[in-house]
Amino acid sequence: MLVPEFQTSPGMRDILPPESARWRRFVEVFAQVSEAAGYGQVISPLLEDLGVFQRIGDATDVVTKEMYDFVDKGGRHIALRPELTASVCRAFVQHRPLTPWKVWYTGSQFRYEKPQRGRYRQFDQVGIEVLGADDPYLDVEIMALGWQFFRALGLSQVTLLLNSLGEPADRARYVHALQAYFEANLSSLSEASKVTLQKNPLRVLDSKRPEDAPLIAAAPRIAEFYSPLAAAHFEAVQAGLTALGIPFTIDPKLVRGLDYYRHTTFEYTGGTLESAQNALGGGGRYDGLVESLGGPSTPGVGFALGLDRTLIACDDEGVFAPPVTDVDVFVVDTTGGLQALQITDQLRAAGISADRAFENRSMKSQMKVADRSGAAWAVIVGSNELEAGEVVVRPMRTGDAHDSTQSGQTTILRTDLLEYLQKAMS
RNA sequence: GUGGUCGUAGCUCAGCUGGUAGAGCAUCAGGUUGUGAUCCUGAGGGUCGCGGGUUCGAGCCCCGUCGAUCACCCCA
Repeated sequence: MLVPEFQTSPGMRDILPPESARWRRFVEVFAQVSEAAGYGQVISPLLEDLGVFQRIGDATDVVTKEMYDFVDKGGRHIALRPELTASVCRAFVQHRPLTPWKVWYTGSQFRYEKPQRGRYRQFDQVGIEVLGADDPYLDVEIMALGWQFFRALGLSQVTLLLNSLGEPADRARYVHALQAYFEANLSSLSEASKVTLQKNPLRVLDSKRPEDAPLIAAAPRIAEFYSPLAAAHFEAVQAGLTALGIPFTIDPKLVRGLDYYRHTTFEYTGGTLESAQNALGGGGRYDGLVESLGGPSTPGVGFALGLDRTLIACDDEGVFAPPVTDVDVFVVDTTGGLQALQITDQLRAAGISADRAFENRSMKSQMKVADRSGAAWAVIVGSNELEAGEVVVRPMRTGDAHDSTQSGQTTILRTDLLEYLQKAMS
């Protein structure tokens, strides 16, 4: 095999047609669902000051080990965004829009991880955030929009996992208790989890090592630490979901990766296969993040979905196939190509999609390409037609589509072509 | 970052205990005089991821490296 000198960097890839059209459609559907709920798109830079992301927390690998950061020519220490919530909050603090600020976004993010299927160093997400309202029904609205989006894609096997981390003080007391619990049972904890325990006791709950399972199962539950306010918020969220008929599973072990979360946290998991990468997306409430970025105390809630993982789930369920991008008309020209050049240009200008072959290939060859193009009509120009000022219009998708006889096709004046096609296609 | 598996034509793969590579699909061209399926014929396309080593000789063995993938980790 000829080895290319250059290839994509690890964990980065090219999205080619028709998959690229599917990506675009994916974002379009998300935009529809979001904008129908009053959300507007925010487009923020790929790069931010490193500090913006450091506010996310220092107990997460996303910030401590996985950032693409560098010093630019002006001496600023900046980073490729590893996530978008912090950028949105930064934008909020910078521009101070009216609240509640309801936005949606899409874009690439970067994390220096070891790549795997459904986990890339450059990956895309869609997401929504709302800043400036702490109504538990807003949490529900957010989750419901995600749910609607999955339904719009055709996914039916998504599970909604739900938990609450309580208020910051609740969370702190729980972390403390958890730490005490694990430390009292340190001997039966895996080595890796001992390390995790030092950094972030909550994350020990996420360990998938079998030897940790019994200890985790018997660990204290966050629910025992809720303040009355936190308990009320969580109950309202559950009541809202129930009122909307959205099924959910409470998972007390659900602690999201980024440690700015308060109260509600949730995650959508794909129904097929229990892969390590089956989390399609997730989110929650982060009532402290805006403040930590220098803004006023502002509640926030949102979620993000991974494009790749969600599309993998679509593949598994056999839904949301790449859109068909067939052209309306294929122009076959055996007289050198100038006719095809003019006809395709004329048709396109009139809103009829049209394609053609190049390099003046044989009629048979051009007809094969026309067939493959999926065009409903072939417009054929040979020397006879050119001389007579005519074109042949041949339907490609009717009855015996591959009949090589010339029945069904019509010869018309070249000047009548546009009108003929417009009529035939309406 | 740690460990396992894998890496042969554009794609999916075959290649027995080592003897200088094959199939299907795809592509292209023909099958008489200007027309798409199928069918028939033919053609192009690979220094077997890359680099070393062992051997008279390696796609098959060994080492390294790069990449993909799976698990851990992390998370979307």
